Formats: sequence, structure tokens, C-alpha cells
Amino acid sequence: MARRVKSGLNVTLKEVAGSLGVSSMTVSRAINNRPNVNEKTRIRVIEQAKKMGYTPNLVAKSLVSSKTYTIGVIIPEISHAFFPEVVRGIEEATYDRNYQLFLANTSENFDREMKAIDSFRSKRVDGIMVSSSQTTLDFTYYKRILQSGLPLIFFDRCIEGIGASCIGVNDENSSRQITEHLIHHGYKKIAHLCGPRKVSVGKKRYEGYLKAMQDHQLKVDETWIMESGFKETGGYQAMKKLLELPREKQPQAVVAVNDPVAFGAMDAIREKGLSIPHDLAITGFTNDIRSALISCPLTTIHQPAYEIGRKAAIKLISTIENVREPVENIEVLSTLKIRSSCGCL
Amino acid sequence: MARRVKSGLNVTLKEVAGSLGVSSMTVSRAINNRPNVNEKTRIRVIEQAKKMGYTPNLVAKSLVSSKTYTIGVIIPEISHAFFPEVVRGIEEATYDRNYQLFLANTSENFDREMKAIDSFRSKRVDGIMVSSSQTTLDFTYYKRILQSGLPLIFFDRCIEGIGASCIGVNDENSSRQITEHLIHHGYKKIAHLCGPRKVSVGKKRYEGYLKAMQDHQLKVDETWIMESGFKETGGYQAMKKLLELPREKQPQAVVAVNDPVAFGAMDAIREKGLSIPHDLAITGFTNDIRSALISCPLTTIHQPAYEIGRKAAIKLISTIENVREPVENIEVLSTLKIRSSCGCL
DNA sequence: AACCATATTGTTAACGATAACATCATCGGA
DNA sequence: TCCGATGATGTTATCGTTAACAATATGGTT
Repeated sequence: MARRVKSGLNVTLKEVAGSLGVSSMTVSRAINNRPNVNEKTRIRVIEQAKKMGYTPNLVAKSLVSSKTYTIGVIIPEISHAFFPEVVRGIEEATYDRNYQLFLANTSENFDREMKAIDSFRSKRVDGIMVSSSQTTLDFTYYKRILQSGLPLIFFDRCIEGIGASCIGVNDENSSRQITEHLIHHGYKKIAHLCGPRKVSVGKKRYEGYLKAMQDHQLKVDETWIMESGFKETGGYQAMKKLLELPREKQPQAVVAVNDPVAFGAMDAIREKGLSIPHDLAITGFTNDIRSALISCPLTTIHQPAYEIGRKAAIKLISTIENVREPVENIEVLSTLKIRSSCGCL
Repeated sequence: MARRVKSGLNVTLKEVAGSLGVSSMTVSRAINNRPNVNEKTRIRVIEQAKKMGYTPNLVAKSLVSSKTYTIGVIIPEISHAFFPEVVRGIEEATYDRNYQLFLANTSENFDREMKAIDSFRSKRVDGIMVSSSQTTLDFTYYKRILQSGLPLIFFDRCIEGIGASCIGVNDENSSRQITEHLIHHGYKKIAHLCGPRKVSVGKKRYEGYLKAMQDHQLKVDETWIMESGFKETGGYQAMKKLLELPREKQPQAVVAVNDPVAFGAMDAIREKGLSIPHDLAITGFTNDIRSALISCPLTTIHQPAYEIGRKAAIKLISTIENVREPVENIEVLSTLKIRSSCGCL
């Protein structure tokens, strides 16, 4: 008959203890470098554990300590170059602090976002970091999460005013800055391809654009505000509509809500036979890798993605480990990347 | 005196049971839709559980079942656009099958790779997927992993012959194909900027290049084989050295081990005042997003990253759930992306 | 020799869920 | 009326680890 084999292939404390004729507590103490173990015993135990290929079972440990050293990360679109860079920053911080990272990509789908978070909760992560795809104004889901006491912080796509820390650039100021840059070029008729205004970044960039226009006493024609979503195709469609406006209403420049939207818009502009920036100037937001490489390099706002990720992770871990950690909005500095699409160079 | 509060904020089965005056088994059965529960009881239980905000504790469940519904993913470089796309594919497959995904980015550091895997093991992941940064020939680490019975599969950067499944494109054939494409252009003196030959992709792409040359009776000068690593700077350095060869030894075309190396090489070529592809043709491998956008678009091999990720995850989960799942190398098809840097167009 | 401080090791219960078995009520049929 | 089948529920032990307490040994002191 075949020897009876344990189903789990992993060696346990008890097995190590049994093979040495000591109790599992002694083994536990030896391995975790606790005091109150005879030095000779410790050495004997550690050697034997190594020989037997013992790996501590963190599942069991977590059950006792209600701590998993795990955080859950929710990102809306991993194909967008910005997010991998954020993840790299997160990883760097979690690695240093001995946390592990669950990743979920929601493809901008709020249903998936909630399911992923529910899974994370079931697995008892110590905290979660979210860049939300949330497009409605119903924040009750997140309010419930916060009430439950699960540490939560937002990055880039923030939901404010519900008691969670947020980390990202100042979208309003940055948008105002890039709009002003166009104004300094002398453009007066400036349109805005804006994201969904129900999403924080959509709303804030829109408001930054508005402020810049108002500060310089420029009239904003409401037909210039065109919802484009966040993707290339949306930018293309929205721009096409703008180009159908009567000649006297045609804008001289366009502030796009992000780089992909700007790319789509540029396609539409060229399709019309217009040249950039000569006939129409345009700016983006995010500094996609492609922006510097296209035939007319795009003027845009650079967001320090790596830093956002790292700081967000550090803030989350502080929140996890210290109950008194304050809730706050942390701003990281964006920089204006001037290239040719705005009319410079 | 303040009311005694449980430290863990999560409701347990027992608490739900207590509040209803039934045993925890009844609650467990009701919630997991087991038979042998009175329908009225089930409804009562489920309602109460919802009201109390009960979330099952998968940590405890895992301890009983030795199953975590979690897989660990190791990638060498998340900034490289190829890998986020792979991760997206993995995510898609794991999401459908109710697995969660631990992600670790090793920054091409083998030490970090091992540490991450050890962490994964301690957390009792059901399996791991690895694209290794391994640059030595010492595979004992992975052999031990396999011996321990932990399901493991490699993707893109494979370690073969140790009993784990591998998924990726056929590097040798693809490299041969792109080299042949240059040969058809009429080039006879073709150099190779090769990756570390201790890494499987480095070795195979080198061999593909060699085969193509031999098949067409072209002589390979050994000074044309230049180790460049996998990064842009390596490509730049290696190309510089190639350009210092005496005039009669100068190659007419260069096969680079991947796109970043090709980009570096292109910088070196232009610095010398030479034009691409007129004075020197060049090809890449990987289809980086940038490749289509640079001033002389790069001819390269497109690898279906999303598909690699998805298939790898599916294979891993099959291996986890079915002991008899065979070990095999799975090839996905690459496609030759012809652009201008090879001399076409 | 009696005693106490200290070092070392062991025992028990708990974390939250569930498998396996035990108990109890109910009901139809002989 | 009694029996066994069935349905509903409860009890106990377990997964691997550790906190808290208990027990034992060792050595020094008076």
C-alpha cells in the first residue's frame, strides 16, 4: 500500500515540532526570534525547519492577528500608460514595507469595481487604494466602505468630501495653467473637449478652463464645451462636431481633457485638411508617452505618476498602522510640458 | 464605562447566529445555499446577515480548505508597455474564474523575484505565473518550487526543461522571419544586437538570426554579434561600437533584440550622421507603442500580449484545478509589422 | 535544605469557518 | 402504536498559528 500522504504539501509547525520531540510553541518561538528559547534549541529548530522546507502559513497567522499585510489596488484602465507607472510607485512603497498588492483592473466599469472591492474585503485586505471609474453621484457604496472602518484612499480619480484621503495633481489649477498658456499665445476663441463632469477630474479640468477664460475676460460660447469622454474615439467625434460650427464660431484653439482625446481630435482636424497648430492649436493633459513622438508633438500637463503611486501607498499604510493618521488631500505638482501643438516652437 | 467593542470590525457567522438564536452551522448552511435548511430560516438568516453587514471571512475559509483563490504574478518591468497588456489579459481570465491576483514587479532583479515568490507561498497562493528576470543558469530555485508542488507557469521569459509550462511567441522563428525580411531586401552584411544569451529570449532570437543567415549562405562576422542587454542605453552603446568597425566590416542592416534596444541604436546611428534606412536598416522586436510614431517608424515583431496573459492565466488555473493537466509549451502567433526602418515604404 | 528568581518548555484556548457526525421532531405506513 | 425515513438543527473537532497561562528545571542565596 502506498504510504498515506498529507493532502496539503506544506510542512507545518507541528510537523517540525514532532520530528524534534518538542512542542509547536517552542518551534514558533524559535522561528520568530522570540526570547525565552534556549540558543541551542533555536539553532536545532531553525536547521530542521529549513531541512524540511517549512514555510510559515500566513493564512493561519492572519486569522489570529486579523492582519494580512495585503492591500487592494483598483485601477480603471491598465492600458493607459499613466496607471502602470502609478502601480510601479505603489509597488515600490509596499515592497519596502512588506505588504503585498492585489491588483484589479475595472475597465472603467463601476460594477466590476464594487465586485473587486467586495472580494478584497472578503480576503481581509488591510486597506484599499482606488482610482474610481465612478460616473454617478451615488457615493453610498464608498460611504459604507468607510463606515465599516476599512482604510481607503483615492488617487488620481478622487471622490471628495466623504472622509477619505485623496492624492493627485491639482486638476483645476493645471487646467487653468494650460488654458492660460493658450491665451498668452493670443488665442481668444478657445474650446474645451471635456470629460464627464460627474467624474472629479472631468469637472475640475472644466472649471480650470472656465476660470482662465473668465480671468482674462474672454467670452465662453457654450457650443465650445463639448463632452468627449476620456478616449480617443470620443475626442475624434467631439472635434468633428466642433468643426461643423459656422465659420465665425470656429474656435482658434482647443483644450482637451487628456492626451488620448487630443489625439482623436487631431485626427479629426487633419481630416478636415487643417494644420496644427497653424489653423488650430490644441493641448492635452497627462503626458502620454506618445505625445512627444507624434508628428506635431503635443503640449500637455505632466503628472508625476510614480510619485502619486508611491505617496498614495505610503499614506494608506500610515492610515492602516496608525489610527490617528489624518484624512487629507495631498497634492503633487504637475508640470507644463510645452511642445509644438500649442503654437510654440 | 464604554461598551466593550470587538477589535475586529467585521461581523462573524457566530454573531449573526447569536442574534437569531440559532447555531453558526445553520447560518453557514443558509448563506452558502446548502440543502437541509428550512426555507423560512434561510430567508431570516440572509436578511439578518445583510442587515448586520456580514462579509464571509475568506481567510478562515482558506485555512480549512487550503485554497485561496489567489494567484501570484511576477513581471520584470511594468514600465515596459508589453507587460501591462499581459496583465490585462491575466486579469480578464482570473476575473471570470473568481481568482484574485497578486502583482509583483521585480525591476529585473532576481533577488526581488525570489522574495516575492516566497511571500506568495507564505500567503498560500494557489499558483504563480512568472516572467523571469533570471540571468544565470542556476535554476535550482525554480526546481525547488516545482518540487514543492506549487503550480507554476512561465510566460514570455521562459525557463524550459524543468517541468513547467511556458507560454509565448516562438522567438526563434520570429527572429528568423524578421532577419529573412532584411535578407530579401538584398542586405548581406547583417549585424545582431543581442540580449543576454543566458535569458531564453536572448538566446532564441540570436539563434533565429543565425539560422536565417545560414539558410541563405550569408557569412556571419563574429564582430557583428554585439551584446546589448534589453534596454535603450545598452542598444546605444552597442551600436556605437558597431559603428567603429573598419569600413569594409560595417554592416548594412541590424537586427535588434527588441524595440528599446533599436531605439537606442537609432540614436547612435543618427549621431554618426547616417540616415535610416538609407545608410543602415534596422529592425526591432515587441512592437512598443512608440515604434509606429517615431520619425522613421520601426519594422518589428508584434507579440499578442493580451492573449499571452489570458492564455497563461487559463493554463495556470487549469493546472491548479486539474492535477492531470499536462505540462506543455504553448505558442501564440507573432506577426511581422512592416514599417520603414527596414527599407520598405 | 529551603526558597525564590529566572530560564525554558509545555498546555489550552482562540481566531472564523466548515465537515462529519449526533440529535431531535415530524410524518406516513404497517 | 410503534418504526424508520426524512428534514432541520446542533455539537465537536479541525485547519496552522499564537497569546496567555502553567509547569518544570536550573542556579544562586541564605
